[in-house]
Amino acid sequence: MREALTAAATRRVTRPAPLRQAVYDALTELIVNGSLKPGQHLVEAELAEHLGVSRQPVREALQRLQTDGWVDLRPAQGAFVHSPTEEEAAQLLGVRAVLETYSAQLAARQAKPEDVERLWKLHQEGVDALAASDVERLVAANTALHAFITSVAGNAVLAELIAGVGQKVRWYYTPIARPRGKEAWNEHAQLIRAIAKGDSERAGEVMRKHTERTTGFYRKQLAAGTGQD
Amino acid sequence: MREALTAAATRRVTRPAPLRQAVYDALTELIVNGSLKPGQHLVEAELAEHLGVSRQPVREALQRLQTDGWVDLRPAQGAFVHSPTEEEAAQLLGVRAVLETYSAQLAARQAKPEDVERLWKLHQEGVDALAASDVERLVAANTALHAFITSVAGNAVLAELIAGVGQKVRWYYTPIARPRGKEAWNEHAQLIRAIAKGDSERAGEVMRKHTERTTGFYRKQLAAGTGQD
DNA sequence: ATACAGGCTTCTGTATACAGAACTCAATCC
DNA sequence: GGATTGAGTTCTGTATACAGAAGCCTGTAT
Repeated sequence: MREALTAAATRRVTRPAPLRQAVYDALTELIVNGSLKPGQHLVEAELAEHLGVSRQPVREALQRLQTDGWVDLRPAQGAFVHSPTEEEAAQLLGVRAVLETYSAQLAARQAKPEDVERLWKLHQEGVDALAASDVERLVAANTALHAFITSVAGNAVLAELIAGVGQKVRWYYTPIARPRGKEAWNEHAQLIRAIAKGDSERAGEVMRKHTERTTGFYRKQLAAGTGQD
Repeated sequence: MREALTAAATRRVTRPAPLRQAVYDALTELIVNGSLKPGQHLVEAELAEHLGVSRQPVREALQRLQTDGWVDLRPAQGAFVHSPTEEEAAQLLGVRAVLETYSAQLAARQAKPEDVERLWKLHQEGVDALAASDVERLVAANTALHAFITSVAGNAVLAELIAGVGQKVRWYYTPIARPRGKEAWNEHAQLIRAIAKGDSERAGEVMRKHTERTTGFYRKQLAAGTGQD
């Protein structure tokens, strides 16, 4: 009976779910979707009342938001939504390129046949979204594909860094840039083929070129000042 | 008079210095130097009393320690000093190699003559420490050299990631590994020459080989189980 | 009219208080 | 004798209370 129970109840029935986590998620969401604008002063008491909790969990969430780079915590003044400079955005793109390249190299070494199969499925989803001109689905498919490659790479430290950098890149560029189109997904296909062959070097090279093109694509739109509307 | 004042008082006379920061520094120090052992349960009240503050700043410091990977915060149980696995250590080394390589490439592109001069000074310090067989000075010189290269690279995002990863690598390997000797500093010299010439590609390649050799060096000592005594 | 000074308000930083969950250990029942 | 269940204890998670600093506004003096 004991074995049966452990097999069935691998996870606790209820997860306590600390409030600070919920607050953290809520605030990142508000920052990413633009409800909280860069530079805005976040007053603890206001947030607390708005979210229906006390100041304590709000403070803890703000602490973490600072170390993750979403807000700046000025001593004795409080939290301000971080204002990314163009320079910082460029630096983020550079770092992301390096990390994604490494991720692709590792993935090519580690990928099992079922992983490759899954990659092609994700790729197809992206192509479909592209055909349907569904921007939201397209962005989601792109994120999912890159995230899966990272998970195949099997380096948790790397995965965490990529996740953090990637989210900030999206935060900064989503309001001003449309996603790349057909050529990006052709590059994805090349990448998957290299991974399938286990060709680490080529996978890295393809990913490097891919992220560099994406970087250039973003920069061009930023310079042109063309929003997505 | 006003300009004179603004020029003189660019910085506030007294910085409030939040307690949480002091607590954070104290705890990282205790973790890195081994006073707090991996897996150990950190009780908020104990730490608070020991440091002479209330639980609140301690909690805030623990939150940040978690996001920085020094402790694990189990819900409803509290903080435990993180126990790095061998796998995680290997992943850290891999990521560090990639980041340092990128750092060297950027540094080669950005370095000004006075930067190169400074690099040679730091190199000399390392060579001196090596000649004096002063392990502590040697480690410090190595850290200083790499840190300065990163600062020359001029990418703040990158610098922050390298700092975080590097500190954890040192935490994990310092107790079990001696620093590398003469050959490491010869490699440093090659690296500085490449940076001085502005040869980004070569600088990256030298750094990649350098970090890979360091990685192998650590792994060997780990496998042999030979401590530093 | 303008510049400075003083008080007032607001918000952060820190401390304390209380409720609930998890672990411990002992007593009880099979 | 061994497993189990229950009370007791400890610690976290959350809320509230209080002190001090920073900014703002007003009043006054030049």
